[in-house]
Amino acid sequence: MQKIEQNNTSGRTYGGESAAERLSRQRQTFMDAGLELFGTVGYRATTVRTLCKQAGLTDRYFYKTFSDTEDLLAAVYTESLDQIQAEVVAAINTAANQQLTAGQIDAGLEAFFSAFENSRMARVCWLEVLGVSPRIDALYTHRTQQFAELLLVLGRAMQPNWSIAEEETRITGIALVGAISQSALQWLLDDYRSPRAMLVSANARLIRGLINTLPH
Amino acid sequence: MQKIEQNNTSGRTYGGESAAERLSRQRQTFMDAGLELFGTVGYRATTVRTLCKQAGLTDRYFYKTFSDTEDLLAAVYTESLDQIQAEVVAAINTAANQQLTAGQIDAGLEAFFSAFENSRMARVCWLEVLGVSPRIDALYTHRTQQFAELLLVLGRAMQPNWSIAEEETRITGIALVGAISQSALQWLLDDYRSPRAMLVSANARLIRGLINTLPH
DNA sequence: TACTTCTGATGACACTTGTCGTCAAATACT
DNA sequence: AGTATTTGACGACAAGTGTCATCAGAAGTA
Repeated sequence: MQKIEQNNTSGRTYGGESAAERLSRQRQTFMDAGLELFGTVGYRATTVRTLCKQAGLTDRYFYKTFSDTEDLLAAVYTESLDQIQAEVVAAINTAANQQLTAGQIDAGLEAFFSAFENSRMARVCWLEVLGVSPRIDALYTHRTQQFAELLLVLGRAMQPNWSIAEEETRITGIALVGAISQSALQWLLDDYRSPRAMLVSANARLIRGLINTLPH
Repeated sequence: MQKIEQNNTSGRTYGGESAAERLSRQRQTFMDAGLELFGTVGYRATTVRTLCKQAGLTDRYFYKTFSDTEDLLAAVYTESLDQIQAEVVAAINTAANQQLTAGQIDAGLEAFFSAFENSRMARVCWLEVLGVSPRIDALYTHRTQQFAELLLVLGRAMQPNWSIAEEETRITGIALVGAISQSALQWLLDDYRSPRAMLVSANARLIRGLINTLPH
């Protein structure tokens, strides 16, 4: 009986790290390797072997934390988006003090495009994540809608008499996310040729235009 | 010597078809099979074997026309977009007679979303085509920009005093394509739950808003 | 009718991938 | 020091894939 418990939850310190520390370091190492490989050679060209080589660990540790390369992809994607979303929100909140609307929009977009100057993240979030499996598709849908909602909360705060029907509002938010994403994606595929400010102003114009269609 | 020529360009009629007819029928059969499989089980799950089974032909004929499954994907994608783009342009031109701007926008969007009620096409054009290879990425970029240009030609026709700088205009067009695409994609991933008219009006509002940011 | 081309089926090959097992060396605990 | 656990390296296995060769029979042609 004790033997079984030891087998399951042994957890000895090794190399100066506790079991939990080791596990979390390995996880992070694989996450880094995943972002690197998914973001360069791409998801479909990434195998467990190349991941392990990149991480400097063996497959045993990979399977200890992740069930699949797909599992790792989901984790990398989720973490990247979490990080970016946080940066955007922070930028908007910071700008909230200085000016009401235009400044916030610009600040949010600025933060967004800044974050995606990391080409690996951009690749993972818009290229690699699509069409992998129903599970990942669902995750993508969910995150897109979540981002759209964030935009709409901001929009409604800026324009109190928001007169669009509920469902059309939802779609509008998604469309906005699409506009921003697509410009960033083409920016990436075009090797970041245009200056960032131009992306910001093109998308800011779109948003201002939308808000102006409302009665004010 | 004659033997070699015969080997290369034999071209005998068989089953009532000339060589060219056979070849083009086979090509079309594989295109149909590709749209079906890429649009349902997805590109990465589609193999030469399953394609041949679906097409009712053998691999020899596949390799006679296509070098790769990737090659077939590019062909299916290109043909789908050609078709859809033609439908959109036709709808806009038809509507041009009755009313000036708003009607054209609605008609174009209506045609666009109608075409993408074909879920296979939608899947291929926005999910399967991304992140496959640099070649396909380039093709995607090219087609997106082409679509953006089409939008801009229309926009400039509608609003003669177009006062946005050249490069920002390009980006704006791409953003618009993204808005429209993303709403359609989420529509697909959401099993076409919303009525089509709602997608049309949400995107039409965005476009009208944009045009209104120009001096008039 | 003889001959050539086309077709479909089948099998084979080399290769990659996910996944698991083994084994000796390193490390920690008692 | 002795024992148990952790680690990295290596190999092995089945499954799936792209690709090609073969071969008997069908369909034209002279």
